[in-house]
Amino acid sequence: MDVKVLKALGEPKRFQLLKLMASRGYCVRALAIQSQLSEPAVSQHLKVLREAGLVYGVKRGYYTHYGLDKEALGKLIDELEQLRNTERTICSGPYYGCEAAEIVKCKVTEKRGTENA
Amino acid sequence: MDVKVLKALGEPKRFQLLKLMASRGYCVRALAIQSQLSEPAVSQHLKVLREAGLVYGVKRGYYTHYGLDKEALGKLIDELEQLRNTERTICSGPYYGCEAAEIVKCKVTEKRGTENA
DNA sequence: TATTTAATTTAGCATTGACTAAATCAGATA
DNA sequence: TATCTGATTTAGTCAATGCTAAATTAAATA
Repeated sequence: MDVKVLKALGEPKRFQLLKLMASRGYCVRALAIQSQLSEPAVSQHLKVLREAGLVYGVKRGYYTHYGLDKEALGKLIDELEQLRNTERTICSGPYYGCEAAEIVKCKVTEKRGTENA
Repeated sequence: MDVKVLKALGEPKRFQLLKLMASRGYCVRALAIQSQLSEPAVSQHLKVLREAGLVYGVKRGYYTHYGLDKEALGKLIDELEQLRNTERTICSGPYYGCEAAEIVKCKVTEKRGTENA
C-alpha cells in the first residue's frame, strides 16, 4: 500500500479538487475558482495528486485538462478492501500474552509484560 | 466524506498500526514494540485514529485492547467507491468553455478565459 | 485503602506542509 | 520568429504535526 496516495487524499482542499475532477476535466484556473485557491496553490496540489498517481493531465491547446484517474482510485479501494477482509485472530489467553505472544517477544514472567490481544 | 479519516490514514506509522490492528487486538506497548515507536507516540496516534472512528479500545484488566473498526473502514470504502462511480461529463466544446462553462462563470469573450473541460 | 501499572497528557522542539508573491517555463498563437 | 498566456517553480512565512521526556491519570490489584 502506498501511503502517498492516502496522504494526498487527506488534505481537505486536495480532496475537494479531486471530487471536482471526478465528474469532468478542469484546467488549473477553473479549479482555482471552484476551490477558492490561487493558481499556484492548485498547481502545487495537483503536483501532489499527480505524484500519487491519482490525477492525469492532458494538454489541449493553451490548457491542460486535469482529471481523476479512476483506475488508481480503484487500486486504493482494492487495497482498503483487502485490509477490511483481513482475518481476525481470536486471542482468548491470559492477560500477559496469547497464542500470538511471540510476535512481540514479551513473556508472561516479565516484570512489565505486554499484552498481545 | 470526512477527510479526517483519510488524514488519519495518510501517516505511515499510523497506517502501520492500523494494519496490525486489522488482524487482532493490541495493547499500547505491543503496538509500540511492533512499530518501533514510544508508547506516548502510539497513544497519540491512537487518539487520532479513535477520533476518526477507525479504531476502538476495550479495557480488559490492566490493558486496553485496540482494534480496527472494520465498519468504519467499510464506510470509507463505500464513499471512495461512490467517487469512482461518478459519471463523467463529456466536454467537447471550444477551448474557452464547454456545456458546463457556467459553473465557473467564465465567458468565451473574456480577456483571460477559464477552460472547463 | 494503598499500591501498582498501563495509558494518557503536557510542554517543548524540530520537521513538514500549505500558502503567497514573484519569477520563470512551455508551448500555442499570430 | 516574436509574442502571449496557462501553468509551474522558487523563496519565504506561518501553522500544523509528530516526536521526546516528564508528569499525571485511571483503574485494577493486593
